[in-house]
Amino acid sequence: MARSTRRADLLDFAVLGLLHESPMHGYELRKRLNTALGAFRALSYGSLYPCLRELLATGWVSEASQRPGHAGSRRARIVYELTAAGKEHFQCVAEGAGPSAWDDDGFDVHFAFFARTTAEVRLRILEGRRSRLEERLATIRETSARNRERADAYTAALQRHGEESAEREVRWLEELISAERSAPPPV
Amino acid sequence: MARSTRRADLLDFAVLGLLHESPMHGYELRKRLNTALGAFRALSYGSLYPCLRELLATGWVSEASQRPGHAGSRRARIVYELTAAGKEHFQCVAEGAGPSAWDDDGFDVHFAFFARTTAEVRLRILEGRRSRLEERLATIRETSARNRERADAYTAALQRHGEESAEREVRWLEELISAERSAPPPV
DNA sequence: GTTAGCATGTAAGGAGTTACATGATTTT
DNA sequence: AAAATCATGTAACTCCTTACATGCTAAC
Repeated sequence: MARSTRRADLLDFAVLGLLHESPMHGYELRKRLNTALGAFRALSYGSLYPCLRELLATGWVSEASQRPGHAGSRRARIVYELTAAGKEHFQCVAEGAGPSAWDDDGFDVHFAFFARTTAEVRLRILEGRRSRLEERLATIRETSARNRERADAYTAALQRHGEESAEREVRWLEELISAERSAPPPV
Repeated sequence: MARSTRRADLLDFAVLGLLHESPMHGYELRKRLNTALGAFRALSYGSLYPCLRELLATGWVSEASQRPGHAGSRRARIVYELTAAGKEHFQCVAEGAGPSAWDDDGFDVHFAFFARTTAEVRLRILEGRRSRLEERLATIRETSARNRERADAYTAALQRHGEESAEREVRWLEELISAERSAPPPV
């Protein structure tokens, strides 16, 4: 039984991360999720509101009733804020626990919250992502070598473009890794 | 009623496209789907086999029983081949009917089968994809200008990387478009 | 006063994965 | 003889979108 209905971990994580900044209501959370983070390009209310309900039930966020005197206050909005347990859970996931810190989507979200982690954690995630991409590159190169004859010009161009994109991301990661390494130690 | 339970259009399209090459059985289709096409990075049998069953029911593929005398024949495999109706449907989708020819995933699959289309269709899809990406770029630039102060260095780096990736893909498309335009006309 | 945008939600369904179940054939 | 890989499938479940339903507030 224990931790039964917990899932949608990535969305939870992203919401907690945004609430770290400041309390927010659903409508605004969705806008931020769709613009700021790389993943969640088209997140709908049908996902977000049930997620918020679950975060409430788990105790990771709480309802902060909107002050009526708030400047230019509109209709009653439900403002959510992080609880201590929520902060704790966020830190735990941010450090790389939970799955998917180097997936395409998971990585973007983790990266977006790098400011709340230590250099050690950042290095671990950047390097994990890099080796994930290098595995991908190895597969691409291997199969494109094997399929050299079978493939027409368009298929080949597509594979080549995918390969170059992955190579580009590896170089980007390498820059970030050496930047982290050469950063002044926090002592 | 009519066309009730038809969906999963993109997977259908990809399978028909691969079968255009030659008849194949499920296991091999899955391998090709996962390597050759950009989308379907981790397609599972749980998606593929039900899809094949539906394609059979719709009449777009037919079962071709494996010749027993076939060189080094293994166990009885179910080999699928395109029907005339299947070819017709494929052509129809390949020309840009049906949704998603310029989605991230849809575009890759359409592109992979460009060899079976006319230059006119290819240009239409390449240009559609380009304007899709330019919309995306406009959104990214607008929001990153608005958030200049709020964003920390990591969020900014992520947005910048996304922007550069999109710019790179636009340049790639532009090369392909001018290549199509300057190709010798087929008269 | 009507349109557009703000704000919150629910119900139904779609597209896929995971894990399971089974067995043949090839390689070591 | 064991392990890997080939080969086909099913059941349960997950996560998400679409479409709907509702009503407030600002701008034109």
